[in-house]
Amino acid sequence: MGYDFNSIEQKWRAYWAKNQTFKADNHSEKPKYYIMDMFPYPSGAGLHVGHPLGYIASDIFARYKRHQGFNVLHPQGYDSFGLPAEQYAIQTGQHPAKTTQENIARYRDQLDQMGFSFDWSREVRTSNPDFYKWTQWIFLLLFDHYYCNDEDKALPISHLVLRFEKEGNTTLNAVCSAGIESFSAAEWNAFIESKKEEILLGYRLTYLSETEVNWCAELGTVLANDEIINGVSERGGYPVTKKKMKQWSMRIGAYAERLLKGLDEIDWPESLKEMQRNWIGKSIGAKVFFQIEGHEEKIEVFTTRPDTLFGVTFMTLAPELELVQKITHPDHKDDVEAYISETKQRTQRERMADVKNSTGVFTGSYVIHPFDGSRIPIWIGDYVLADYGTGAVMAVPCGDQRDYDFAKHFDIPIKNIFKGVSIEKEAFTDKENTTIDNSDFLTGLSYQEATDKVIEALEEKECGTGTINYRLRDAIFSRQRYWGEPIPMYYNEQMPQPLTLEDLPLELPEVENYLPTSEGAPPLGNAEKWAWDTVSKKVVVNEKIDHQTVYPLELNTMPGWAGSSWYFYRYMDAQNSDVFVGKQAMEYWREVDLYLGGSEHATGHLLYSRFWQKFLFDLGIVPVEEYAKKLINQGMILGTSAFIYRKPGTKTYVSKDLLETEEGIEPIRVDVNLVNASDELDTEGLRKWQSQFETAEFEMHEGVFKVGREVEKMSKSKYNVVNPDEICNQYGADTLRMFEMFLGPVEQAKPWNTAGISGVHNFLKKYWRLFFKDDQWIVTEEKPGKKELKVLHETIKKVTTDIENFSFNTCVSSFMICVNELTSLNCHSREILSPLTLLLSPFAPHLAEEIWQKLGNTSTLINQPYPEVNESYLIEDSKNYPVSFNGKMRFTIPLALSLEQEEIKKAVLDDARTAEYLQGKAPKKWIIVPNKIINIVY
RNA sequence: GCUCGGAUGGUGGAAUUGGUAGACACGUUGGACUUAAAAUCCAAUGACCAUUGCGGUCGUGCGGGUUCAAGUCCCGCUCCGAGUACCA
Repeated sequence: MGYDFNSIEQKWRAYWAKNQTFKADNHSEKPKYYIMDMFPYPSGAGLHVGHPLGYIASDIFARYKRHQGFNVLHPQGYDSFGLPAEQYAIQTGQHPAKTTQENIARYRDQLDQMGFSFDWSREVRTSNPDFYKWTQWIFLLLFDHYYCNDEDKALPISHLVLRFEKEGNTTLNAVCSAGIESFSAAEWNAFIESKKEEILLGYRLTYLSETEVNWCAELGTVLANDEIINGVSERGGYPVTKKKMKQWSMRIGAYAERLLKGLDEIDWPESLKEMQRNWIGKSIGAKVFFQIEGHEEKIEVFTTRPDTLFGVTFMTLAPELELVQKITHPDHKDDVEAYISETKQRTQRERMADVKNSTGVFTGSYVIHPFDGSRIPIWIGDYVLADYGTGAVMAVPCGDQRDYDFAKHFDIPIKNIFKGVSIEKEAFTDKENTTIDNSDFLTGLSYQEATDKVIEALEEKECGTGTINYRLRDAIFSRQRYWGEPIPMYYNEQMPQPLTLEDLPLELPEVENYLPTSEGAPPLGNAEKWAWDTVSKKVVVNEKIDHQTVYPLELNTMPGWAGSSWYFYRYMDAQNSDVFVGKQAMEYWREVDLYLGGSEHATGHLLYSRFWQKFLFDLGIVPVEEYAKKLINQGMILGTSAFIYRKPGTKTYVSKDLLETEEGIEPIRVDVNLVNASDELDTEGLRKWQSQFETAEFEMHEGVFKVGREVEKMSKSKYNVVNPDEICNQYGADTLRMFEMFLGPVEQAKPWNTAGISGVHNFLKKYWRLFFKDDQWIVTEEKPGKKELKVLHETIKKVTTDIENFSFNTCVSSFMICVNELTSLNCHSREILSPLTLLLSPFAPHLAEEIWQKLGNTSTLINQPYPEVNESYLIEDSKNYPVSFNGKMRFTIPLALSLEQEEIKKAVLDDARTAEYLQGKAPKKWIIVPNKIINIVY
């Protein structure tokens, strides 16, 4: 019979489910530990072996922490709003909720199969109204707050109103949209209500504005910057163009500095923090105002090199800038307009593809240099981006390569302001080795001195100021989709009005059709009369509208990242219908201690969630400013695709061994499940797999047909998916768990290779044989010897430090060594095997639990105290010291550890081999590293 | 282009942070047990030379350097991966 993993695993899964073994309590004397995985999107394809990698690692750690005496919160849920279910609905008419429900059921089955210790009583689903009620609530809070720079936190809009009534906005230091004019208290009080609301909207942390957005016509929706890869949509790879639309945005820019600073306080991977730093993109420089000749307006530019102010030979404005219309000289109007409409036609992709070529046009106008009074021509060019900085640059061709290329292309003069540097071929951009020349009062200064001096001068003349700019842009929050959280807003005379917490959740309306309406409104527009009655405080669907009190609701929904920006709090108190999280639960759990997930979320979810956290912290709703103390990125498990090679125009396929040149040969992907561990293809299976292969001819090599291999992302369309269910059936969940850990470091990407699994499976069988021989229980009550105890305690020590360091691959190795040694020592002592079982339980929980019970324990081992290392068993009394001469290892010599250095020297000198190497020379120097090495320099 | 990671046997990967490189596994080869197979166990396995001697030489992407001692530290390259990109 031996190790019957199937029945063991079934038994314990059922036991854990029945007894709710992993339910975490919100009240406990024990210290808490909150460990969480990034929750999955339940896709229709189910899980492949790559998905559970992180869950296995976190589960091992969670189980380990329980043994360490912690009250562990280890929840799981589903990020269940998303595009695939909606697209399936468009194709088939099946409601996304139904698709999602079915997919979740399949995910749950698969997850359960692997023996995860999740507390399912806390499961969350972002698409459930009792969950998204609180997502909507946070949206309302954002709408009701603005960001005060003086207090450096979010404050209620009501404070702002009071302030406007008293002193207008002239003394206010708050984050707001561009183009808000200043007004006095008297002016404010005289504004009509709608004007006031419009102004307030410019301060709210979530606000409605006419924005230029990334529009994807194929998907019928707006995309965020991080949803676009190389100018095409991340999903589907469709072209993306710019389009102006009224959109909800999140003022994440208000938190740029705090998001940056917060990174220093959290234990996240350095590479991921670096990605966030780059994404936030802080740059220090100056704003400079240039007076336009013959106009009231000034052009405001941002520059990181104010020291090069005397090298300016032209200005460049982004073509989208409204100012362009005003200042264009009549003689150049046609050129400018032609250029603007031309740039509008170009997609983002085309624009990026042609980075090398400078395009632009002269406006016919000039600005005046603030210091030397010279006339500087104003150009427009699409290398200047409208939404970064001020959308205008002062072009210094001698110090910036793009300005240089532009100047060369249009024959604009280039002025050299750097001492001893040639700018014949390219711009000089090395600011560290700069001496400014030819620049009036800046001549002779270094970059830093000149920068300080020019900012001082600019401020004095009131035509500039030192400033900081961020690349981070406000996040667009509207999606023209059905399957997302409805935005809890209705419209009165074009102005958005919020619902209140009591009105929530605002549930999705039923629609017949999930596509945008024929008028181009989002899919929610398909609902008949989806509107809000302000009197009954209810959604009005399909009823007569009383125009006095009923207003249309917002038709856009929230993006995918809304629910995931706060879900970790809901786990703390998932069933609470009264509040977001109960006070007691919040105080007890506070924050996530360890968060596991992929680095692909670095500039999306992991940034947005930090932003919401800081906002909720400002309001006193959450107790900490960073929600995840420590984060680990697990690497992806990749697939190994299999290829066969077809001779062009035939049905003949050639074995990899016979393939001499790939020229003219068509590689075709085949299902990896038709290939064995030696890369041999099951040709009969292939014929049955797809009709195109039914009549295929195979050119074998020595009787076998071999495939080519390539490592790629695991995906259904590449036929390289390995299913965890099958691995579990064949080898058991415990083997799968240990094998995924054994594959390599958790953080690293690595290809799946089923062939290696036998090593781990054999280990578990060997472990089983420590307890059973021919189905007979062979554990003895004998006292273990010194050797056995040493093996055990070495293993405890090694495994414990490796778990703490998240080095699970070496843990598995340590277990293997331990079991091999115990086997060769023929050790079956309870005193050794009992703690070893405990040690193994996080990795192979089903097997460990079974053995634990067989050992006569009545309670499960989930909360059993972790075995401690007894160092005294590890101390040796002698050791083989390697002896080397001038660093070259020659021989080893056994010595007692208690020897002093002088005694060691003597023992080594007494050895005949030493004499041979020294040959009469006296040692010049001894290097004796305790417990390690003896090196004699001669 | 910029930023951050990597590069160790046929393969996945170890190496106490400067101290016997290649742990542990896969694979391969040979052997034991079997009528046979499966399963299990044992041995060998970086390369080259010597293998009736227990040994020697070279070896962590490449070229230098520091050190008694370098996979590990320093300088200069090459290649691969990830992120980002007219960011002024």
